[in-house]
Amino acid sequence: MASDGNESPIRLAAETWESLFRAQVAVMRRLQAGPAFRKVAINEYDVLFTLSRCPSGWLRLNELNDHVLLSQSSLSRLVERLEKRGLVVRMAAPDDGRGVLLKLTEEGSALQKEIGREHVRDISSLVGPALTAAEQRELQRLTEKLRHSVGARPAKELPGKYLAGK
Amino acid sequence: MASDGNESPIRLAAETWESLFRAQVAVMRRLQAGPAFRKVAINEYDVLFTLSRCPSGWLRLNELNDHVLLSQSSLSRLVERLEKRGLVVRMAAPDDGRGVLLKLTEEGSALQKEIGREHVRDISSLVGPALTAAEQRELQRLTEKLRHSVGARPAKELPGKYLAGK
DNA sequence: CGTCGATACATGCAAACGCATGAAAATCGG
DNA sequence: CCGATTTTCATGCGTTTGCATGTATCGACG
Repeated sequence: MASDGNESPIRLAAETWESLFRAQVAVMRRLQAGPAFRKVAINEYDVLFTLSRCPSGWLRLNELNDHVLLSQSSLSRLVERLEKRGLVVRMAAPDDGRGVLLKLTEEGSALQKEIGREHVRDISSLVGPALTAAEQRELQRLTEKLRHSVGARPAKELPGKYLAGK
Repeated sequence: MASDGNESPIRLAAETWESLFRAQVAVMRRLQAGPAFRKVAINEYDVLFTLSRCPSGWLRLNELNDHVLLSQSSLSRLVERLEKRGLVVRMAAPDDGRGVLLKLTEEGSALQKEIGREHVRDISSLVGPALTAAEQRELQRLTEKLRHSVGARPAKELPGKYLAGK
């Protein structure tokens, strides 16, 4: 009820985002309600997951911040809590005295794997029946393209002028 | 870097969601940083927007709750704040003594339109260059399909068994 | 080498959030 | 018609979040 085929590009982009956003909300609602997120909040799991995907095992706090939808200070405290729970360990960055490196502990890794398995099952039971394999691949392609175009780095500061003039 | 073409359907679904989620995070980051959300938080705007799209003008609080990624209590207080700021008005539902109806005030409607315009510009400057019109329409189609399959209603209670067995 | 701005992370504090619960109205079952 | 259950929204309370700021290090430049 909106893709007439010939509408303004601006409207089209807005409706595309609206649709993507609503779909994300709908899926996220179900996932959050699931049993997988009793032990860790979704943001916390996101951190554990990102760490688990990191090849070297160690990840800088600021890099982590690019992946997660959290302010720097909130991430700092979230990590603090994860450390207090024994799920991650902090370490001063060897090459940068300001930096902090993070790594999953054995326990953190185990918990991530455990929740990850549940999480993946939940997801596939939501996404699997909704779209064909080809559609899923296409959706993946399009969202990846969008994400890479938007870029991970939000250009930190520049309040109000990072958008092409006018 | 992951769509080999022949991977397990479970993995495919998980990666599709992962990709969708990351794209949403990346776009949302940029939008939140933009100048459009100085006056109202993103969740607050979402409420104003949803109300503006409501044909009758009036919307029940619980229906609103389906669209927004917030707990019932948080929405209740968010609306309370919006009312205190004169952006919406509450009214007891005529046919249901428990219910509360919401409507934008003149001021709320004006603010929604103002921010909406900015918001739409921001979005189109992010999404527009990223995907062709055809790709945007396809992305819209796929996300709508996903959303409708997932369904708006999370089936409130049933902790742990709303997922088809196994 | 000393100064100055930028970057990385931590922290004080007020605002916002979710969970558990409460009150009031609706609905269901005898 | 009445009591039990459910639904809808509000509220107390502890936790989490973001903004502003503080502290320390890095990098550039004279």
